[in-house]
Amino acid sequence: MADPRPELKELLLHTAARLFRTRGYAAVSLRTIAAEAGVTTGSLYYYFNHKDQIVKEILDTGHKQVHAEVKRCVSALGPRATRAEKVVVGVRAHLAALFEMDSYPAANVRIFAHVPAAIRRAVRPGRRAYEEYWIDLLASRKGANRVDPRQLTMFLFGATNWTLEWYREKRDSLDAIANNLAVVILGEDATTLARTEEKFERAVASAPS
Amino acid sequence: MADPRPELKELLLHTAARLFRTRGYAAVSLRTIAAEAGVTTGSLYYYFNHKDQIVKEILDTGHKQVHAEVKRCVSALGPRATRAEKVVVGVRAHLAALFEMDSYPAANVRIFAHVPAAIRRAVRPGRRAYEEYWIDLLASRKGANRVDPRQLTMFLFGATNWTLEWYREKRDSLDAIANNLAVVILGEDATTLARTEEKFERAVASAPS
DNA sequence: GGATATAGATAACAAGTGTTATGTTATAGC
DNA sequence: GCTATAACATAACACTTGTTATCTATATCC
Repeated sequence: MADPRPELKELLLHTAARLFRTRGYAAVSLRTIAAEAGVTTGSLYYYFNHKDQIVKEILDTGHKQVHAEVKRCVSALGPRATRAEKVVVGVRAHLAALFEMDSYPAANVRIFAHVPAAIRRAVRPGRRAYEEYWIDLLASRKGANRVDPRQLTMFLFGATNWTLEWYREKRDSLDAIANNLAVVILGEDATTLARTEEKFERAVASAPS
Repeated sequence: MADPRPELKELLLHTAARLFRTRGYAAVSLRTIAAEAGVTTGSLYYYFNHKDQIVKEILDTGHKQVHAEVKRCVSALGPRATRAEKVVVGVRAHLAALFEMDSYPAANVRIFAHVPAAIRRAVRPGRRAYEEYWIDLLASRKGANRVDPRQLTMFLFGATNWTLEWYREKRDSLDAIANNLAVVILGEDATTLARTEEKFERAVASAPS
Protein backbone atom coordinates (compact mmCIF):
# COMPACT_ATOMS: atom_id res chain seq x y z
CA MET A 1 0.00 0.00 0.00
CA ALA A 2 1.09 3.55 -0.61
CA ASP A 3 0.28 6.38 1.74
CA PRO A 4 3.48 6.71 3.73
CA ARG A 5 2.57 8.99 6.58
CA PRO A 6 5.29 10.27 8.86
CA GLU A 7 2.58 11.69 11.10
CA LEU A 8 1.62 8.17 12.15
CA LYS A 9 3.93 8.36 15.13
CA GLU A 10 2.02 11.32 16.49
CA LEU A 11 -1.28 9.66 15.74
CA LEU A 12 -0.11 6.68 17.76
CA LEU A 13 0.99 8.90 20.63
CA HIS A 14 -2.24 10.83 20.54
CA THR A 15 -4.27 7.62 20.51
CA ALA A 16 -2.23 6.10 23.31
CA ALA A 17 -2.59 9.23 25.43
CA ARG A 18 -6.34 9.23 25.00
CA LEU A 19 -6.58 5.58 26.00
CA PHE A 20 -4.14 5.91 28.91
CA ARG A 21 -6.11 8.85 30.22
CA THR A 22 -9.36 6.96 30.55
CA ARG A 23 -8.24 3.38 31.13
CA GLY A 24 -4.88 3.66 32.86
CA TYR A 25 -1.43 2.60 31.77
CA ALA A 26 -1.33 -1.19 32.19
CA ALA A 27 -4.89 -1.66 30.98
CA VAL A 28 -4.07 -0.40 27.50
CA SER A 29 -2.28 -2.93 25.32
CA LEU A 30 -0.15 -2.16 22.31
CA ARG A 31 -2.63 -4.07 20.19
CA THR A 32 -5.44 -1.79 21.35
CA ILE A 33 -3.42 1.30 20.55
CA ALA A 34 -2.50 -0.01 17.14
CA ALA A 35 -6.02 -1.11 16.31
CA GLU A 36 -7.47 2.20 17.46
CA ALA A 37 -5.00 3.99 15.23
CA GLY A 38 -5.78 1.73 12.29
CA VAL A 39 -2.46 -0.11 12.08
CA THR A 40 -1.12 -3.44 13.28
CA THR A 41 0.92 -4.19 16.35
CA GLY A 42 4.27 -4.69 14.67
CA SER A 43 4.15 -1.21 13.21
CA LEU A 44 4.38 0.27 16.69
CA TYR A 45 7.90 -1.08 16.98
CA TYR A 46 8.98 0.87 13.98
CA TYR A 47 8.56 4.05 16.02
CA PHE A 48 8.99 2.84 19.59
CA ASN A 49 11.36 0.31 21.09
CA HIS A 50 9.24 -0.50 24.14
CA LYS A 51 5.87 0.33 25.58
CA ASP A 52 7.67 2.38 28.19
CA GLN A 53 9.04 4.66 25.53
CA ILE A 54 5.53 5.53 24.39
CA VAL A 55 4.45 6.56 27.83
CA LYS A 56 7.70 8.44 28.41
CA GLU A 57 7.09 10.59 25.37
CA ILE A 58 3.50 11.15 26.42
CA LEU A 59 4.46 12.26 29.92
CA ASP A 60 7.19 14.53 28.61
CA THR A 61 4.92 16.07 26.02
CA GLY A 62 2.27 16.51 28.68
CA HIS A 63 4.59 18.55 30.86
CA LYS A 64 5.82 20.59 27.93
CA GLN A 65 2.33 21.35 26.67
CA VAL A 66 0.98 22.64 29.98
CA HIS A 67 4.12 24.57 30.71
CA ALA A 68 4.20 26.15 27.26
CA GLU A 69 0.51 27.00 27.24
CA VAL A 70 0.57 28.57 30.69
CA LYS A 71 3.72 30.52 29.98
CA ARG A 72 2.33 31.69 26.67
CA CYS A 73 -0.90 33.00 28.18
CA VAL A 74 0.71 34.57 31.23
CA SER A 75 3.45 36.22 29.19
CA ALA A 76 0.82 37.59 26.86
CA LEU A 77 -0.49 39.66 29.77
CA GLY A 78 2.58 41.85 29.51
CA PRO A 79 5.13 42.96 32.09
CA ARG A 80 2.69 45.18 34.00
CA ALA A 81 0.28 42.39 34.86
CA THR A 82 -0.55 41.84 38.52
CA ARG A 83 0.03 38.59 40.29
CA ALA A 84 -3.69 38.01 40.54
CA GLU A 85 -4.12 38.41 36.82
CA LYS A 86 -1.32 35.99 36.18
CA VAL A 87 -2.84 33.38 38.47
CA VAL A 88 -6.27 33.56 36.88
CA VAL A 89 -4.86 33.33 33.38
CA GLY A 90 -2.38 30.65 34.37
CA VAL A 91 -5.01 28.43 35.94
CA ARG A 92 -7.27 28.93 32.94
CA ALA A 93 -4.44 27.92 30.62
CA HIS A 94 -3.71 24.83 32.74
CA LEU A 95 -7.38 23.87 32.49
CA ALA A 96 -7.28 24.45 28.76
CA ALA A 97 -4.36 22.06 28.53
CA LEU A 98 -6.36 19.46 30.46
CA PHE A 99 -9.64 19.75 28.59
CA GLU A 100 -9.23 21.66 25.36
CA MET A 101 -5.98 20.32 23.95
CA ASP A 102 -4.53 16.87 23.27
CA SER A 103 -4.83 14.23 25.95
CA TYR A 104 -1.16 14.39 26.90
CA PRO A 105 -1.50 16.60 29.99
CA ALA A 106 -4.60 14.80 31.22
CA ALA A 107 -3.00 11.41 30.66
CA ASN A 108 0.03 12.64 32.54
CA VAL A 109 -2.03 13.52 35.59
CA ARG A 110 -3.93 10.27 35.50
CA ILE A 111 -1.16 7.72 35.02
CA PHE A 112 2.00 9.35 36.37
CA ALA A 113 1.91 7.52 39.68
CA HIS A 114 1.41 4.12 38.05
CA VAL A 115 4.19 4.34 35.52
CA PRO A 116 7.50 2.48 36.12
CA ALA A 117 9.74 4.38 38.51
CA ALA A 118 12.48 4.68 35.91
CA ILE A 119 10.13 6.56 33.60
CA ARG A 120 9.02 8.84 36.40
CA ARG A 121 12.60 9.72 37.17
CA ALA A 122 13.34 10.35 33.50
CA VAL A 123 10.54 12.88 33.06
CA ARG A 124 10.88 14.51 36.47
CA PRO A 125 13.00 17.46 35.30
CA GLY A 126 10.19 18.62 33.06
CA ARG A 127 7.74 18.36 35.91
CA ARG A 128 10.05 20.20 38.28
CA ALA A 129 10.53 22.99 35.78
CA TYR A 130 6.79 23.55 35.60
CA GLU A 131 6.49 23.42 39.37
CA GLU A 132 9.25 25.99 39.78
CA TYR A 133 7.48 28.27 37.34
CA TRP A 134 4.39 28.34 39.54
CA ILE A 135 6.33 28.56 42.80
CA ASP A 136 8.08 31.65 41.52
CA LEU A 137 4.80 33.11 40.34
CA LEU A 138 3.02 32.54 43.64
CA ALA A 139 5.98 33.65 45.75
CA SER A 140 6.26 37.01 44.05
CA ARG A 141 4.56 38.98 46.74
CA LYS A 142 5.77 42.13 48.43
CA GLY A 143 5.14 41.17 52.03
CA ALA A 144 5.18 37.84 53.77
CA ASN A 145 3.26 35.02 52.13
CA ARG A 146 0.37 33.43 53.94
CA VAL A 147 1.69 29.94 53.42
CA ASP A 148 4.81 28.34 52.01
CA PRO A 149 4.81 28.97 48.23
CA ARG A 150 5.69 25.38 47.45
CA GLN A 151 2.78 24.02 49.45
CA LEU A 152 0.55 26.67 47.95
CA THR A 153 1.62 25.53 44.49
CA MET A 154 0.87 21.93 45.37
CA PHE A 155 -2.58 22.96 46.59
CA LEU A 156 -3.12 24.77 43.33
CA PHE A 157 -1.99 21.79 41.25
CA GLY A 158 -4.17 19.44 43.23
CA ALA A 159 -7.27 21.58 42.95
CA THR A 160 -6.69 22.18 39.25
CA ASN A 161 -5.85 18.61 38.25
CA TRP A 162 -8.69 17.22 40.34
CA THR A 163 -11.11 18.88 37.92
CA LEU A 164 -10.48 15.79 35.79
CA GLU A 165 -12.62 13.92 38.33
CA TRP A 166 -15.62 16.22 38.44
CA TYR A 167 -15.70 18.77 35.63
CA ARG A 168 -18.63 18.37 33.26
CA GLU A 169 -18.77 20.59 30.22
CA LYS A 170 -22.54 20.97 30.31
CA ARG A 171 -22.63 22.07 33.90
CA ASP A 172 -19.40 23.88 34.75
CA SER A 173 -17.47 26.75 33.23
CA LEU A 174 -13.69 26.59 32.99
CA ASP A 175 -13.56 30.38 33.19
CA ALA A 176 -15.53 30.37 36.41
CA ILE A 177 -13.45 27.58 37.87
CA ALA A 178 -10.23 29.43 37.12
CA ASN A 179 -11.59 32.60 38.62
CA ASN A 180 -12.88 30.92 41.76
CA LEU A 181 -9.71 28.96 42.30
CA ALA A 182 -7.62 32.09 41.95
CA VAL A 183 -9.82 33.78 44.53
CA VAL A 184 -9.20 30.92 46.93
CA ILE A 185 -5.49 30.64 46.31
CA LEU A 186 -4.83 34.35 46.52
CA GLY A 187 -7.17 34.99 49.42
CA GLU A 188 -8.65 38.02 47.74
CA ASP A 189 -12.24 38.58 46.88
CA ALA A 190 -13.65 38.05 43.46
CA THR A 191 -14.28 41.66 42.58
CA THR A 192 -10.62 42.48 42.17
CA LEU A 193 -10.32 39.63 39.73
CA ALA A 194 -13.54 40.02 37.81
CA ARG A 195 -12.12 42.38 35.24
CA THR A 196 -9.27 40.03 34.43
CA GLU A 197 -11.38 37.87 32.19
CA GLU A 198 -11.57 40.43 29.39
CA LYS A 199 -7.89 41.12 29.66
CA PHE A 200 -7.23 37.43 29.31
CA GLU A 201 -9.19 37.05 26.13
CA ARG A 202 -7.58 40.03 24.51
CA ALA A 203 -4.11 38.96 25.58
CA VAL A 204 -4.40 35.40 24.38
CA ALA A 205 -6.05 36.35 21.13
CA SER A 206 -3.21 38.71 20.27
CA ALA A 207 -0.43 36.38 21.34
CA PRO A 208 1.56 34.36 18.83
CA SER A 209 0.61 30.72 18.78
CA MET B 1 -2.80 -27.61 57.10
CA ALA B 2 -4.47 -26.15 60.14
CA ASP B 3 -4.58 -22.42 60.78
CA PRO B 4 -8.03 -21.51 59.49
CA ARG B 5 -8.06 -17.75 59.53
CA PRO B 6 -11.29 -15.90 58.81
CA GLU B 7 -9.32 -12.69 58.76
CA LEU B 8 -7.67 -13.76 55.51
CA LYS B 9 -10.28 -11.92 53.48
CA GLU B 10 -9.28 -8.66 55.05
CA LEU B 11 -5.63 -9.46 54.65
CA LEU B 12 -6.28 -9.99 50.96
CA LEU B 13 -8.18 -6.73 50.69
CA HIS B 14 -5.50 -4.88 52.58
CA THR B 15 -2.79 -6.36 50.38
CA ALA B 16 -4.69 -5.60 47.20
CA ALA B 17 -5.31 -2.02 48.28
CA ARG B 18 -1.65 -1.48 48.97
CA LEU B 19 -0.68 -2.87 45.57
CA PHE B 20 -3.43 -1.02 43.69
CA ARG B 21 -2.35 2.21 45.31
CA THR B 22 1.21 2.08 44.03
CA ARG B 23 0.88 0.12 40.79
CA GLY B 24 -2.62 0.83 39.54
CA TYR B 25 -5.59 -1.45 39.02
CA ALA B 26 -4.85 -3.45 35.86
CA ALA B 27 -1.16 -3.81 36.68
CA VAL B 28 -1.87 -5.89 39.78
CA SER B 29 -2.77 -9.51 39.05
CA LEU B 30 -4.68 -11.83 41.32
CA ARG B 31 -1.58 -14.01 41.50
CA THR B 32 0.46 -11.12 42.80
CA ILE B 33 -2.13 -10.31 45.45
CA ALA B 34 -2.35 -13.93 46.52
CA ALA B 35 1.42 -14.40 46.61
CA GLU B 36 1.92 -11.19 48.56
CA ALA B 37 -0.66 -12.40 51.07
CA GLY B 38 0.95 -15.83 51.30
CA VAL B 39 -1.79 -17.89 49.66
CA THR B 40 -2.46 -19.29 46.22
CA THR B 41 -4.57 -17.88 43.45
CA GLY B 42 -7.52 -20.21 43.78
CA SER B 43 -8.04 -19.19 47.38
CA LEU B 44 -8.99 -15.71 46.27
CA TYR B 45 -12.11 -17.11 44.66
CA TYR B 46 -13.29 -18.48 47.94
CA TYR B 47 -13.85 -14.91 49.12
CA PHE B 48 -14.38 -13.02 45.86
CA ASN B 49 -16.23 -13.96 42.70
CA HIS B 50 -14.34 -11.62 40.39
CA LYS B 51 -11.45 -9.23 40.45
CA ASP B 52 -13.96 -6.44 40.14
CA GLN B 53 -15.51 -7.41 43.43
CA ILE B 54 -12.20 -6.94 45.21
CA VAL B 55 -11.77 -3.44 43.91
CA LYS B 56 -15.41 -2.62 44.61
CA GLU B 57 -15.00 -3.50 48.27
CA ILE B 58 -11.76 -1.53 48.42
CA LEU B 59 -13.33 1.57 46.93
CA ASP B 60 -16.36 1.30 49.20
CA THR B 61 -14.23 0.78 52.28
CA GLY B 62 -12.06 3.70 51.22
CA HIS B 63 -15.03 6.04 51.14
CA LYS B 64 -16.36 4.74 54.42
CA GLN B 65 -13.03 5.04 56.20
CA VAL B 66 -12.38 8.66 55.23
CA HIS B 67 -15.95 9.64 55.89
CA ALA B 68 -16.02 7.94 59.28
CA GLU B 69 -12.64 9.27 60.37
CA VAL B 70 -13.42 12.84 59.36
CA LYS B 71 -16.85 12.74 60.94
CA ARG B 72 -15.42 11.23 64.10
CA CYS B 73 -12.77 13.90 64.52
CA VAL B 74 -15.02 16.81 63.59
CA SER B 75 -17.82 15.63 65.84
CA ALA B 76 -15.34 15.26 68.67
CA LEU B 77 -14.86 19.03 68.56
CA GLY B 78 -18.31 19.42 70.06
CA PRO B 79 -21.31 21.49 68.96
CA ARG B 80 -19.69 24.84 69.74
CA ALA B 81 -16.79 24.40 67.33
CA THR B 82 -16.26 27.04 64.69
CA ARG B 83 -16.28 26.31 61.00
CA ALA B 84 -12.57 27.02 60.83
CA GLU B 85 -11.83 24.50 63.54
CA LYS B 86 -13.91 21.92 61.77
CA VAL B 87 -12.09 22.46 58.50
CA VAL B 88 -8.63 22.13 60.03
CA VAL B 89 -9.56 19.01 61.92
CA GLY B 90 -11.46 17.59 58.94
CA VAL B 91 -8.56 18.05 56.55
CA ARG B 92 -6.16 16.59 59.09
CA ALA B 93 -8.41 13.55 59.45
CA HIS B 94 -8.63 13.15 55.69
CA LEU B 95 -4.84 13.23 55.51
CA ALA B 96 -4.66 10.70 58.30
CA ALA B 97 -6.90 8.42 56.29
CA LEU B 98 -4.58 8.80 53.31
CA PHE B 99 -1.27 8.29 55.08
CA GLU B 100 -1.76 6.89 58.54
CA MET B 101 -4.43 4.25 58.06
CA ASP B 102 -4.97 1.34 55.68
CA SER B 103 -4.37 1.87 52.00
CA TYR B 104 -8.05 1.86 51.09
CA PRO B 105 -8.58 5.62 50.88
CA ALA B 106 -5.29 6.19 49.07
CA ALA B 107 -5.99 3.36 46.65
CA ASN B 108 -9.42 4.83 46.06
CA VAL B 109 -7.97 8.18 45.02
CA ARG B 110 -5.37 6.59 42.81
CA ILE B 111 -7.40 4.05 40.84
CA PHE B 112 -10.98 5.32 40.89
CA ALA B 113 -10.83 6.78 37.39
CA HIS B 114 -9.38 3.60 35.87
CA VAL B 115 -11.85 1.13 37.34
CA PRO B 116 -14.67 -0.28 35.18
CA ALA B 117 -17.54 2.16 34.86
CA ALA B 118 -19.98 -0.27 36.44
CA ILE B 119 -17.88 -0.36 39.60
CA ARG B 120 -17.64 3.42 39.69
CA ARG B 121 -21.40 3.70 39.48
CA ALA B 122 -21.86 1.11 42.20
CA VAL B 123 -19.70 2.95 44.73
CA ARG B 124 -20.77 6.46 43.79
CA PRO B 125 -23.39 6.84 46.54
CA GLY B 126 -20.69 6.48 49.17
CA ARG B 127 -18.57 9.06 47.43
CA ARG B 128 -21.47 11.44 47.08
CA ALA B 129 -22.32 11.11 50.75
CA TYR B 130 -18.82 12.17 51.72
CA GLU B 131 -18.92 15.05 49.25
CA GLU B 132 -22.21 16.24 50.65
CA TYR B 133 -20.78 16.16 54.14
CA TRP B 134 -18.05 18.61 53.15
CA ILE B 135 -20.32 20.76 51.03
CA ASP B 136 -22.59 21.26 54.01
CA LEU B 137 -19.63 21.97 56.24
CA LEU B 138 -18.15 24.56 53.92
CA ALA B 139 -21.50 26.14 53.09
CA SER B 140 -22.35 26.81 56.71
CA ARG B 141 -21.46 30.45 56.71
CA LYS B 142 -23.52 33.36 57.94
CA GLY B 143 -23.11 35.70 54.98
CA ALA B 144 -22.54 35.01 51.32
CA ASN B 145 -19.87 32.52 50.42
CA ARG B 146 -16.89 33.60 48.40
CA VAL B 147 -17.30 30.82 45.90
CA ASP B 148 -19.80 28.05 45.20
CA PRO B 149 -19.53 25.53 48.08
CA ARG B 150 -19.47 22.57 45.74
CA GLN B 151 -16.55 23.95 43.76
CA LEU B 152 -14.84 24.90 46.98
CA THR B 153 -15.24 21.32 48.17
CA MET B 154 -13.78 20.00 44.94
CA PHE B 155 -10.83 22.35 45.34
CA LEU B 156 -10.35 21.06 48.86
CA PHE B 157 -10.54 17.44 47.77
CA GLY B 158 -8.09 18.04 44.97
CA ALA B 159 -5.56 19.83 47.12
CA THR B 160 -5.85 17.23 49.85
CA ASN B 161 -5.72 14.14 47.66
CA TRP B 162 -2.89 15.54 45.58
CA THR B 163 -0.66 15.25 48.64
CA LEU B 164 -0.33 11.62 47.55
CA GLU B 165 1.89 12.94 44.75
CA TRP B 166 4.26 15.09 46.77
CA TYR B 167 4.06 14.50 50.52
CA ARG B 168 7.26 13.09 52.03
CA GLU B 169 7.20 12.14 55.67
CA LYS B 170 10.76 13.31 56.30
CA ARG B 171 10.18 16.74 54.89
CA ASP B 172 6.55 17.72 55.39
CA SER B 173 4.18 17.84 58.34
CA LEU B 174 0.59 16.70 57.97
CA ASP B 175 -0.42 19.09 60.73
CA ALA B 176 1.14 22.01 58.92
CA ILE B 177 -0.40 20.97 55.61
CA ALA B 178 -3.87 20.75 57.14
CA ASN B 179 -3.45 24.11 58.78
CA ASN B 180 -2.16 25.80 55.65
CA LEU B 181 -4.84 24.32 53.46
CA ALA B 182 -7.55 25.45 55.85
CA VAL B 183 -6.10 28.94 55.75
CA VAL B 184 -6.29 28.92 51.98
CA ILE B 185 -9.76 27.43 51.74
CA LEU B 186 -11.27 29.67 54.37
CA GLY B 187 -9.46 32.79 53.30
CA GLU B 188 -8.54 33.63 56.85
CA ASP B 189 -5.09 34.14 58.22
CA ALA B 190 -3.23 31.52 60.14
CA THR B 191 -3.38 33.17 63.54
CA THR B 192 -7.08 32.47 64.01
CA LEU B 193 -6.45 28.82 63.31
CA ALA B 194 -3.23 28.34 65.20
CA ARG B 195 -4.87 27.47 68.46
CA THR B 196 -6.99 24.76 66.85
CA GLU B 197 -4.17 22.25 66.87
CA GLU B 198 -4.31 21.67 70.61
CA LYS B 199 -8.07 21.43 70.54
CA PHE B 200 -7.78 18.81 67.83
CA GLU B 201 -5.46 16.59 69.76
CA ARG B 202 -7.54 16.75 72.89
CA ALA B 203 -10.76 16.13 71.01
CA VAL B 204 -9.49 13.16 69.06
CA ALA B 205 -7.78 11.59 72.01
CA SER B 206 -10.97 11.69 74.04
CA ALA B 207 -13.25 10.52 71.27
CA PRO B 208 -14.48 6.95 71.08
CA SER B 209 -12.81 4.95 68.36
C1' DG C 1 -17.08 -41.82 64.35
C1' DG C 2 -19.05 -41.04 60.03
C1' DA C 3 -21.18 -37.11 57.35
C1' DT C 4 -20.83 -32.40 56.22
C1' DA C 5 -19.40 -27.94 55.63
C1' DT C 6 -15.28 -24.86 55.81
C1' DA C 7 -11.04 -23.16 54.05
C1' DG C 8 -8.23 -23.51 51.32
C1' DA C 9 -4.47 -25.87 47.43
C1' DT C 10 -3.51 -27.69 42.64
C1' DA C 11 -3.78 -27.61 38.05
C1' DA C 12 -5.49 -26.43 33.89
C1' DC C 13 -8.26 -23.43 30.41
C1' DA C 14 -8.49 -20.03 26.67
C1' DA C 15 -7.43 -15.51 25.86
C1' DG C 16 -4.37 -11.71 25.98
C1' DT C 17 0.41 -9.68 26.89
C1' DG C 18 5.02 -7.41 25.25
C1' DT C 19 8.33 -8.47 22.07
C1' DT C 20 10.87 -10.31 18.03
C1' DA C 21 11.86 -12.03 13.50
C1' DT C 22 10.61 -11.94 9.12
C1' DG C 23 7.84 -10.75 5.19
C1' DT C 24 5.83 -7.21 1.83
C1' DT C 25 5.11 -3.02 -0.64
C1' DA C 26 5.95 1.42 -2.34
C1' DT C 27 8.91 5.17 -3.09
C1' DA C 28 13.50 7.42 -4.31
C1' DG C 29 18.11 7.50 -6.29
C1' DC C 30 21.05 6.49 -9.82
C1' DG D 1 14.84 -0.36 -14.71
C1' DC D 2 17.32 -1.96 -10.89
C1' DT D 3 18.25 -1.47 -6.18
C1' DA D 4 18.07 0.15 -1.56
C1' DT D 5 15.51 1.88 2.00
C1' DA D 6 11.43 3.50 4.46
C1' DA D 7 7.11 2.18 6.24
C1' DC D 8 4.59 -0.74 7.44
C1' DA D 9 2.13 -5.98 7.89
C1' DT D 10 2.22 -10.98 9.35
C1' DA D 11 3.07 -14.46 12.30
C1' DA D 12 4.98 -16.47 15.97
C1' DC D 13 7.50 -16.52 20.68
C1' DA D 14 7.18 -17.32 25.72
C1' DC D 15 4.70 -15.59 29.32
C1' DT D 16 0.84 -13.77 32.03
C1' DT D 17 -3.98 -12.93 32.61
C1' DG D 18 -8.79 -13.96 34.90
C1' DT D 19 -11.35 -17.81 35.73
C1' DT D 20 -12.93 -22.59 36.58
C1' DA D 21 -12.99 -27.35 37.99
C1' DT D 22 -11.34 -30.51 40.94
C1' DC D 23 -8.89 -32.10 44.82
C1' DT D 24 -7.44 -32.14 50.00
C1' DA D 25 -7.36 -31.42 54.75
C1' DT D 26 -9.38 -29.66 58.83
C1' DA D 27 -13.08 -28.59 62.05
C1' DT D 28 -18.05 -29.28 63.46
C1' DC D 29 -22.22 -31.67 64.36
C1' DC D 30 -25.20 -35.49 65.53
